[in-house]
Amino acid sequence: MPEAQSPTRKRIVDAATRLFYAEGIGRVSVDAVAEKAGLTKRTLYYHFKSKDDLIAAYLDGRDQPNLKRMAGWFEADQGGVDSKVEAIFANLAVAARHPKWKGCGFLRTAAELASMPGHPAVKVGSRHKSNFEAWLAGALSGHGIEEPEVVAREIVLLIDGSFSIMLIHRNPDYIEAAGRAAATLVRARTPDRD
Amino acid sequence: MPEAQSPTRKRIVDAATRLFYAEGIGRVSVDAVAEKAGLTKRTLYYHFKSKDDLIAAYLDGRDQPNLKRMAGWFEADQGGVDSKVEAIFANLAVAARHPKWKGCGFLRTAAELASMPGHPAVKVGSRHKSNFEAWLAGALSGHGIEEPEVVAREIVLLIDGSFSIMLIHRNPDYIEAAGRAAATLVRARTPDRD
DNA sequence: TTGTGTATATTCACTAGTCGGTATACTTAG
DNA sequence: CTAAGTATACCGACTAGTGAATATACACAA
Repeated sequence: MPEAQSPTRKRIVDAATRLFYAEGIGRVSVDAVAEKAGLTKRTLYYHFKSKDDLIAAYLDGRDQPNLKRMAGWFEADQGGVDSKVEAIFANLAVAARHPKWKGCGFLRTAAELASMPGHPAVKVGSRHKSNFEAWLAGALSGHGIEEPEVVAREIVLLIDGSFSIMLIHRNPDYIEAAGRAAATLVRARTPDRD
Repeated sequence: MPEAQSPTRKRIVDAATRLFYAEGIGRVSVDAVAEKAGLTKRTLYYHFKSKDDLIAAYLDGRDQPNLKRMAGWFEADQGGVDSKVEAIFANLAVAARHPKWKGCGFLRTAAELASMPGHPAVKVGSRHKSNFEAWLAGALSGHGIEEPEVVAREIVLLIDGSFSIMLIHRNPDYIEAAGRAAATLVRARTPDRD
């Protein structure tokens, strides 16, 4: 029985993360992951019972880092809540300009697995996106927004729309347009206090 | 040299469309497409020089039908422009409840090809999405909206966000939330005329 | 200290099947 | 007779997953 915190397991997940994100889960073989991790495929299968298992572990490992990154951008901005929201998009647009940027790993994996809705990796993705939406709703409340859950969901839709459309057009202007739309929606739910 | 309008070619594209949309381009083999079309792989390769070529033809064939469908929903709604926009999302939500619905073929293909940004199929997808955005901007203008191109782009982001997030959560409520957000954004750019 | 048992961790070599693509030959219509 | 179109059969490369042997490390008894 392999250890859950084994350093070997971590090396495998690290290798899988790099390859799966760069090429997509369907274009990366288990052999390639094993080679990148510097061990044999049989060892990989000692630590993971299947490729599907490994894919789920890959996404699971991205949950917290992604959340922290987004939260960091929101909290670092010194403006009002509309500015804080727009800052998420501005930082996303910067990241999207990096040549290694390939969109959102959760969404791309879900797209590749569209014919297998119950796949464990899709469930991990669903949980991650729900976590983010819940965090955002919490972050919005306390800023005088009327229905923070509604606005959080609208922002989530704009973020994921940005991710998707970037893969088609490769034009970060769309992310900035989404940021302005998000700020508009925030203000639409913020009662004037004059 | 194969004919561009050959009925055999059409049969191949029809078979490819069904399989690629249902399973994703990476999970469908050329053999499977040939079998579904009722001919051999060699015949398929007489009409298409590669699988990549076939993928591009598949998406190219979806351009006009998709545009007409969206335009039909917009035009059929009898309300104001905000209601017409929301009608697109309402109809999308209905479609998304069908068990065979697997999201947007253009976006899913772009996600699968994220590591090959110049792929011909991605270009076809980019053109399609631009066509839709341009049509929408045109449809919005003449309804007293201040910057129809800006609003069209915001709506496009919400539509593609709906497609993506549906593949993760499989919950059409998100599409309806996107529709309400889109209507809000339309009204935010429609000056009061009282 | 030495020897033995045991659980964890790793390797090599392999299976059975699929992949995109093609060489060659046949059919059929003009 | 020719050329477009279709079929059979095949290629080498790659696929996920496995069987059997082995290396390593530590526990405990003599």
